[in-house]
Amino acid sequence: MLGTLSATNGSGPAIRALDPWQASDGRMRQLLAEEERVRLAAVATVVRFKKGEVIYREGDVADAVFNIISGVVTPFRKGADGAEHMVAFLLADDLFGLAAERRYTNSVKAITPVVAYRLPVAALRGGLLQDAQFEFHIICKLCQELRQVQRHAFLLSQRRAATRLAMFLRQLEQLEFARGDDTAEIYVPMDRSDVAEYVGMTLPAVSRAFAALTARGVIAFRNRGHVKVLDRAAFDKLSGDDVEPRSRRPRRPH
Amino acid sequence: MLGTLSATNGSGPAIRALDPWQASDGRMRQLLAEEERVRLAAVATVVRFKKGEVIYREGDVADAVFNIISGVVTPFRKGADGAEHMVAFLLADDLFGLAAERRYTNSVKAITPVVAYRLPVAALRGGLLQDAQFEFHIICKLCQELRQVQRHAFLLSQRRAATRLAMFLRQLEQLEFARGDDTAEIYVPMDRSDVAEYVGMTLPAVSRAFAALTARGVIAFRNRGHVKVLDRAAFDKLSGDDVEPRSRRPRRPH
DNA sequence: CGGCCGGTTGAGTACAATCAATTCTGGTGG
DNA sequence: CCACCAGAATTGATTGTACTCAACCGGCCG
Repeated sequence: MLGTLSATNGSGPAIRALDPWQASDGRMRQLLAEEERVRLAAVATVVRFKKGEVIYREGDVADAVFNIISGVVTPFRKGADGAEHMVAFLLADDLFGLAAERRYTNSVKAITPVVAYRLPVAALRGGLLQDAQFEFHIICKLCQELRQVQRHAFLLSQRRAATRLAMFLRQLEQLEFARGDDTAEIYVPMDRSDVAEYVGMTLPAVSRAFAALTARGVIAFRNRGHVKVLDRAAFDKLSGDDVEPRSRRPRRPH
Repeated sequence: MLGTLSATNGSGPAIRALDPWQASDGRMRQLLAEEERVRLAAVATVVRFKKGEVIYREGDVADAVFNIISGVVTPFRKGADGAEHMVAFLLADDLFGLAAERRYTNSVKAITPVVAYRLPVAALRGGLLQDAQFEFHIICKLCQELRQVQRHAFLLSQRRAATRLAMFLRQLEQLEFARGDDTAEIYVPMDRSDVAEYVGMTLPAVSRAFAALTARGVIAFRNRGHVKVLDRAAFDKLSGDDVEPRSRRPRRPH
């Protein structure tokens, strides 16, 4: 289930990602060797954050990178109109602390209780970033994040609300798969307003779009946070990662 | 000017980015040492693409990474409705060829004539990825790209067309600055439909929004592709990267 | 029991999408 | 040098979708 403990918990910082240039079954593997994790643990401290707590703010001096042990964390930015936009949802074995010019580029908050390793940048620069093997793993993870953000941007470029939500659900589903979790139903750990801020719509619009998908029999809610895909074909068509869009889907007569 | 040759042309592949954890003046520096560039040049071939040419397609086997020498390149994806969405605009000294599971994750095309280095992945894995210094530079560049894509996603989360365009122009402007080019006016090397696909609107909407900004005296066009910011305050407010949005901007009585 | 928070539903409006006509621009050949 | 053409860009009229504001529901906790 999303947001559970790291699969390889207890040994120290962990990173899971796909090797960009290695074919595999789509499951993310633990990249860090035991020895690397021990070395990282030596410079790391474990930190905890309450649900809703802001971990750092955009513009703060970036003196550390974080590695999530458990919980869900989201980077966010404030829009011109004051509305918050969520950049990503980060889970166990993910990294955060992206900086530019020695400043964090996003604010970050915990949307569940969070436990994480805190890795001072100074310590990393000191020695670990001389380790080619380790650095290669960081590169893999960054590529992973890059793809993730690109998918998010692609989602945001869609105009229909139902499409955005379907793509959002699909992302969650693929993430569960990549993490090796149960895929029978999709677990949505964040509340509606978090979803709204992620998919770039208002809360009522999210609600309506979910309702529409449910009414059309594409998905069904078991609980607040548990969705099941009923009509896989329709779902795939909406979320669009499939092939052959060659003919424009005819508009349904109102 | 955007799209010109690499500042350090001729020595081999080049990467420019900001070091995430180093304060600086905001100008991107050449990261690769002369020696690194020579080693890369040894495994690289120079390739050329015509304007509009597709360099590779999403899903192709990813056997190479590219480093732009000159021209503008854009990764793109096809939406559920067949519309293309542009993920980024890449210029000299940028990298492309992002992959997952040995497959490219985006299609890429040249929107101007392009010259680039082609670096076979096999060669990179063979030796260069054992070089910690080099890998650190790749990490810096990936962080840079990550920030860029996050900014793009943020742009796409905005609802007002004028805001999106202002943010888009601001990105171009900041890019020019970071590259050390003239900042007096903003150079827009892509046509309206490219802009539309990048900002997630239709071509007419882009046209109207530009017209609106012009009418309000915020910007002025000298040419097709040359914009000047006239009202910096209004421009900053729209593009929103500034502070204090504390009070909601009052709606103008229709 | 009552307030509160997260969520849904409803009516009206605003904004961009759409489809289509028209103008502008740059390039080409006479 | 100009007429012409084709593609790019603008403008216009209409429609649709999601935003806005607001009322309403249902569980949870005091």
